[in-house]
Amino acid sequence: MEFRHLRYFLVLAEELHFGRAARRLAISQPPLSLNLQQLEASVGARLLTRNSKSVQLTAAGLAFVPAARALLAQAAQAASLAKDVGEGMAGSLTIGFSGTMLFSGLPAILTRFQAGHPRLRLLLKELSSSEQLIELAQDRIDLGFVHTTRVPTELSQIRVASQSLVACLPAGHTLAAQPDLDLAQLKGEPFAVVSKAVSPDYHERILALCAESGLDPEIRFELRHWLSVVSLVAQGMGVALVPAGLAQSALAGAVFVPLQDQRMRYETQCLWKTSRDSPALSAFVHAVQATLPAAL
Amino acid sequence: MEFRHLRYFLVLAEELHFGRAARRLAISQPPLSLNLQQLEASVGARLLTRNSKSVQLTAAGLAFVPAARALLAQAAQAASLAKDVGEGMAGSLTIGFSGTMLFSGLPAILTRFQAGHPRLRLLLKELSSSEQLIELAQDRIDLGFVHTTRVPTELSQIRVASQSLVACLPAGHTLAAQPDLDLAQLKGEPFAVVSKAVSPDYHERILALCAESGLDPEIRFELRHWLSVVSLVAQGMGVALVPAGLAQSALAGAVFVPLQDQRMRYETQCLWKTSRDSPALSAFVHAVQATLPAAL
DNA sequence: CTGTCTAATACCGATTATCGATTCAACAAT
DNA sequence: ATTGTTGAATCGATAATCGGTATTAGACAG
Repeated sequence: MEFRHLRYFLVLAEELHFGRAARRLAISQPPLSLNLQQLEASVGARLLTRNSKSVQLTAAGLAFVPAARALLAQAAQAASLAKDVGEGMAGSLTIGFSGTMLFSGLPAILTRFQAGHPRLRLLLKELSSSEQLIELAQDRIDLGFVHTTRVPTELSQIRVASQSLVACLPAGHTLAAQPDLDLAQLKGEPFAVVSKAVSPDYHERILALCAESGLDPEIRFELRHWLSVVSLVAQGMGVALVPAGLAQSALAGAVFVPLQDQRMRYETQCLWKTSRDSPALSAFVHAVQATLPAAL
Repeated sequence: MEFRHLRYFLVLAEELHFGRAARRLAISQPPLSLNLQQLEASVGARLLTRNSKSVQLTAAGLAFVPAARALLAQAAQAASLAKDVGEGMAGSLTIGFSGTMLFSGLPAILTRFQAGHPRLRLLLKELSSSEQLIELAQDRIDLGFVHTTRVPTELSQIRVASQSLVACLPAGHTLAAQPDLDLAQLKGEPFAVVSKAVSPDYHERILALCAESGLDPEIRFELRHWLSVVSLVAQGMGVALVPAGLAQSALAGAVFVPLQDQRMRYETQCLWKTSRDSPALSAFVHAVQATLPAAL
């Protein structure tokens, strides 16, 4: 059975006349007769009763018409799907992200990209930066939004955000009304940080920054999520140094005050396996680059 | 796109090696390369990345694998369905029948046939004999079980049952205990018959039979269904002449007494359009003939 | 019985597929 | 570096297949 047979058969089933059908197919009548015979042989049933006066669909032919139509339609659809996947317009893309990305432009990137690629299914997985590195290596996510300085060489990266750190204080705190703060002013405050296991890299850098300012922070809380940090501060349990974007989290009871020392940046990288050949991936990377403010 | 391309592609997608795949396909390697190029051209996307060291599925290729599999499977299924329909082993058959056939062997015929043709869908429509003739003419039923003497010439027929008529009396009737009856004994009784509209042919013949026995029946009830006739008799409203098979209906309160005069037969024909070419139909007709008691 | 219409058959030419041989590229080993 | 090996692409020749023309066979109408 060949697709040609199906095309010929369907026209023939409409016309019920070999001459007319052949004309419509832009071939001559004898090959049409032959093709139908071949189709019937491969199917193992007569599809048309034909004598010199009339051509009629048999019961088998009648049953075969919708099947043939479906086959041709499905073939076209399969080709178009593969083409679209090849162009990154269909398929699926699994994206890892750390929770703070929800306040650092990820929603905007996603909605914008989805608008341009409506048939691409985006699967989002909230993961810590270190988890994302593992999943990237295992090809369990296509791309991740992480905060790390040590990027494995087999990964490509774009820096998508660079935020300053701000102090996060309870609303009633004596320093909450200040226009800005020096780190040293936080001496003696109980600190809340994201645990070393979740973000080892960052953990270290915060401590280094504090040490540099002559501050030996009392780390009383180690939490697994930035929003937990802010929530805890909002309830007056302590203070924290958090990425500026978290100010958007709008948790009642938390106040965000800029630091005078802006050297310490909280950076977000978009990472993916360089070797991974996925049109959807490159389309997404392209979209991410297009979304970047020029000033990075 | 050709089915050959799909077959080759699927093997290639399994082997990920042109030489091995070609060997499995019993062709040489160059045509396999060519065929894949053709497939890719018709799909409009690269399906495999290949260099001299490795062959890998692209995202498009990965998406195309299940589609190609489905196409091949569906083609095989379509062919097999058409073949089965061609052999009367699949498809559907619409059968008309008059209500009394439920007591004259139709259920037996159906269950027996269905057992041998499980994939054939039987659609049953209860219709009067005259309705069936119309539906047969319009090709709305494939075959009918009717009671008619006047069979149109374009229909073929088999006589599937010939029953005697019996008197149907209320259980309490004075004649109910008789071993048999003469028609004349029913003089003066209120008769229930099936209406002329439903079974004109039969209606006439009952009257003729009565007239011959010197009986001028008082027809008090004209009903649309034989079961209505028996029900009415069972409730003591009158008497009737009914096909012997109805004795099986087992309606409480009705008694069936044979007639001495057995000349009048109630016959059932199986009818179908001779011109209608349907393997399922001929299989069914064949089954009906096989079910017939030799003594008809 | 002839003329017309239609599908099947016979035969031929052109396109297309396949094969064997070769080439080209990427590694690995010396 | 150079050579050898492996695997896919390319080339040229041959074979299969497809479609075209001409013709045949069968059914009807006049």
